[in-house]
Amino acid sequence: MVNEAIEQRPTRASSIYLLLRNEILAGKLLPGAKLNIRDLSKTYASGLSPVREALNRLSAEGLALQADNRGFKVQPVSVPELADLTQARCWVNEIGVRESIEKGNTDWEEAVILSCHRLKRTPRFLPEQEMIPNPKWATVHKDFHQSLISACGSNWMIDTCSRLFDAAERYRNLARVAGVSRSDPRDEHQEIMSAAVDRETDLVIELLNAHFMRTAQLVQTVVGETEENTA
Amino acid sequence: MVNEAIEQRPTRASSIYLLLRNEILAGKLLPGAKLNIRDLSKTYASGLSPVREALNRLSAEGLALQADNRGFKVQPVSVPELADLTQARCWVNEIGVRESIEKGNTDWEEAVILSCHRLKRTPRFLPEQEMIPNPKWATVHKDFHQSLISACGSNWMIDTCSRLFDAAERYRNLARVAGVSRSDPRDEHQEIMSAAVDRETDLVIELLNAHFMRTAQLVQTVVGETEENTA
DNA sequence: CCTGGAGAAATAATCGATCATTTTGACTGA
DNA sequence: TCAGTCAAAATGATCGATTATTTCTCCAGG
Repeated sequence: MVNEAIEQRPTRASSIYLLLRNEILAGKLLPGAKLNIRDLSKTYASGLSPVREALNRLSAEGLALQADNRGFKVQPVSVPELADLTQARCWVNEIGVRESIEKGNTDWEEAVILSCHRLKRTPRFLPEQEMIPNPKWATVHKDFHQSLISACGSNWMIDTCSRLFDAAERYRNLARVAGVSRSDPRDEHQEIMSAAVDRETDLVIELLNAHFMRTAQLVQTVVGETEENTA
Repeated sequence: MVNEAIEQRPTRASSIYLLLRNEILAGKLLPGAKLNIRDLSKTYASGLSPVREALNRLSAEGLALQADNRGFKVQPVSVPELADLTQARCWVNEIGVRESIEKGNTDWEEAVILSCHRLKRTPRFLPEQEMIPNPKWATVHKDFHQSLISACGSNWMIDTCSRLFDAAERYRNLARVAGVSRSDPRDEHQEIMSAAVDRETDLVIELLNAHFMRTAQLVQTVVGETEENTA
């Protein structure tokens, strides 16, 4: 067999899952919006089954909500949940960072520096259209945050942070779609990176918590409105 | 409309999901075992779709593993992952308990006491057959552990602990199925409860970590063997 | 004896028809 | 006007046939 590098063609269900996931995280599909199976299957030019499988995965993941015999909708948002989520992020990332600083070797340091560099030089919006966010930025932004905790020594911990990050990213994007955006957080990331490689544990945690909370504060004002369309 | 309390009949997919979930957590379906869709649909007397939807949920949840075009199998286990998981449990529960002790009112205290009482008086095995574990025990055991962190103030945190608990429970049950079982942890739970209502933060955490690690230690010896059948 | 490959069998994924449930909307009588 | 009722329409869930892919089996050539 020569086909070692044969790329596994993803199933329709997997493709649709990824597309829907992106739409939800990007805030294009609004919280509470009905996810009509027939409509979606037309949109994605597929049968019903792959769409249903994708939706089942999304609701197991918490990005959609299923009510038996009543179909699926996009997971609603709320101000209390945002606070709840932010709190959890602060707590869990604190441990991850603390342990990473304690255990991380130079590979870890370099990963942090590298991902911060990539984040800094990736434009936040697409060059031509000023309002369309650069999808690369989302990736490198997450990579940076995950790099901070990557040496903590527990994949379960890393997965948990990843989940929390995604949930928070949806809130962030919903705020952006609604017109609220924060000043460039590039400097904050830079500061966090510096403190991390300098192993200034308490400082990193202080900066990181402030980073999370500042975003949450900003998003909060917008969520109240979005929340109403949720019923 | 008079039907306020109308009980939502679960869909086939949801029923099968719950049944499979229990089988996996109980260790009846072994790690790495193939989950053949036609076989399962015969077992549960249903069509293919509900089974596939159930499996999609389970793999999104991490209890099964999907490979596109190659179907599903039960999530494998490994000694490193058990260590990883135990570490995460210690860390996350520590925060949950710390915050609960700080913020919990008397309602919280009473919930802890009550769930510990229920745990104490629930027999671990069914009365007649000595070897079949009592499904009630699993429920009240989880309830007790969740009660400890229930006042932490973040549902995301509580969900995270719940996930971690379930993953650990599978390891525990796999060990039991393989013949390894630990001495009655009833006393440990009692101690933890006492320390919690006495607000002895550091002691609770010490006892809880020891509780998690003792179980992991025991399970570890068995997992190595199960691990091999995983390929 | 081993390797590779063609074809057969098994299994997974998808489709669209069908069945079940919920939602909508028009109608009725207080 | 407003519940309440019932049928129609819309939507969700399920089924089994069909299609796509992988896995198995057996045989030829080295």
